[in-house]
Formats: sequence, structure tokens, C-alpha cells
Amino acid sequence: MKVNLNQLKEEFKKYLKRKNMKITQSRLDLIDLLASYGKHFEVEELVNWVSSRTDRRVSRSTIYRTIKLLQEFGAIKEVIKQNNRTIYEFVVGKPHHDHLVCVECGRIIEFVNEDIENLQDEVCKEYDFEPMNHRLEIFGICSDCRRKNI
Amino acid sequence: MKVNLNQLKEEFKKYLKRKNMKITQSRLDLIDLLASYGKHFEVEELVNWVSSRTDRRVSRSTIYRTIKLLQEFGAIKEVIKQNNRTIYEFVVGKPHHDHLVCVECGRIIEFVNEDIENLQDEVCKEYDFEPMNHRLEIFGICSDCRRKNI
DNA sequence: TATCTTAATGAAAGTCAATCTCAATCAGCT
DNA sequence: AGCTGATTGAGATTGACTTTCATTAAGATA
Repeated sequence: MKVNLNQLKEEFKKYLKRKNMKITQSRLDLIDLLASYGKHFEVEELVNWVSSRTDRRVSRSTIYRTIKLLQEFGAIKEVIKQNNRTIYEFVVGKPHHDHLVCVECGRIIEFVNEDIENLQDEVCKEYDFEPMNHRLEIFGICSDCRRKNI
Repeated sequence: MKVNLNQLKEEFKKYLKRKNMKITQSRLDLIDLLASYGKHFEVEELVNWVSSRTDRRVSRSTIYRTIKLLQEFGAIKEVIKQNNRTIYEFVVGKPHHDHLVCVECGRIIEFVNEDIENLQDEVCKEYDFEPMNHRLEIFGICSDCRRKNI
């Protein structure tokens, strides 16, 4: 999936201006870093990865703060919440999808299902509820782990 | 929704025996307490509530340990994970359902939708994934809060 | 029923993700 | 270039949850 990073950053700059926030190097760097990380991540994992790079140093505090900001902006999402851990995903350029999570090996399988999305919208209408986002996690055992357990 | 508490406790006793665990007063008490609490709860909330009762004292540790046990047994479920908080529900005697969560007032609306369940099963088959449980949270603004904001 | 073995319990300490504090720094307006 | 207020980083703090370990209780056995 190709993401136009420059375009994304321009939109983020506009977003920051709208909120009277400043366009800082750390914030723009974090977008590059996240885009190049290219997989599901936990914040502490990202903190370690970023601090291991000599070219771009961003503190733990700023990473946490920027993650929150990028979430509001819509570039990343909390996709799995399990065992006091939060797994995020950089979602720019990806269609909405949900996740199968193997409780044995931790494998994460993404799936797209329009029908489920539509049914959710219907439910929301029924309850006069305005959805902002949602998270569907299906926990279970993946095929590999089932084979191993036989 | 009527729950046959005695029957539930008998099943729980069998479950404990199967696992070579002991049938203790605290464990049985917790089932009564949860059944009488009758709403979504957080563990700390439960700890406070239980410790405010003079008739049944159960320690924080035991509550946490028993909550985990009852989850494995299937009597309670983690239904909402948000902001480092976990909201549980006593699910005995209730059909499977999912939740709309108002991010403004915290209201939780339960809904049942067979079609969504069936589609999830199809997705799992497609990926040869054996589902154990799932959680669908739809975050948004409820009708009351939208009215207030106008 | 008394004894014995082992699991369960409670209190307190520990863990860990996440947030907060505050002095120093930087963005960006004038 | 100077000014103002937002941002940053380092470390302290919070809060949910877990672990430790000495004491207690379950429940099997005699």
C-alpha cells in the first residue's frame, strides 16, 4: 500500500494549525518513523526503536503525546487491547479492517468485511448513536497453532 | 434475566474440582456478590464495594484472582477496554451481545445482532481460525449527548 | 474427629504502561 | 532580533494489576 507521505504531512500541518499547535520537528519525524516502521506496534517498542536511532531522538514523553495526537488526527489507531497492552497501527492508506488475534502465538490477522461494517451502521442508526470509530477483536487459535497442538 | 445461582455455583464447583482447585468461601461469595451487583463494573469499583460491606470481606488480591478465574470459567467477560480501564460484565444467562460506548458520558448500550455474529464465524472459517471469544466496541456519541451539544 | 498436605488468602511490595511536572527550549508572530 | 506561549525531556508520579510470602483454610486420610 503506497502512502503519499508528503501529502499526509501537509494535512497534519493544517490540522495542527487549526488547533493552534506548533509544527515541530519531532512531530513530523514521528510520522516518518511510523510510516517506515510498517507494522503493528506498542508505544514502548517504538520508544526503544526510536531511541536506538542516532539520527532522530525523540523522548518517551513526546512519543506518547504525539501518538495521542496522531490518533485524534486519524493516522493511527488502537487496534488491540489485551493484557494491559495496547497495540497500534498506522492506518493511512489502508481500508478499515478488523483483527483476528491468536492467543497462543500472538499472530494478528487483518480482515476486511464490508457487511459487518454496514450492519454496525444499521445498529447505530437504530439506537440513534453517532459512531466515531470501532474495534472488533476476535480472539482464538490460528491454524498454525492448532496444527502444533495436535 | 433470571439466573439460577445455585446451578451456576454447582457448575463452578465442578470446574474447580476439574482443575484441582479448592472450593473456598471467598470464591462462592464473589459469585453472589457479582450476581447481586447487576451492572457493568471495574475491578477497583468492586473492591471498594466489597470492602464497604461488613458481612463479606474479600481482599483485593483475591478479587483480582477470582475475576480471572471466573473469566476462564465463562461467567464474566471483559467487555470494554478504554483509557487503561477494563469494564467487566457478569454474562451468565445473557445472550452474547456487543456494546456502543458513548465517549462523552460513558453510557454503555448493549445490542444483540445475530447477523454480525454469523459473519464473524464466516471470516474465521475463511482464515481457518478457531474463535474463542470476541469483543466489538463501537465508540461514538449517544443521542442524549448530541442533543445537549446543540 | 484429629491430623496432615497443599492450595488459598491477605497485606504489602513490586511491576509497568501511561501521565504529569516543571525548567529549559523552540516555533513562529511582530 | 526579540517576544510569547507552546513544546520538549527527564524524572517523578499514578493507577491498574501482579507477585511474594507468611498465615490460614480446604478437604483428603486415618
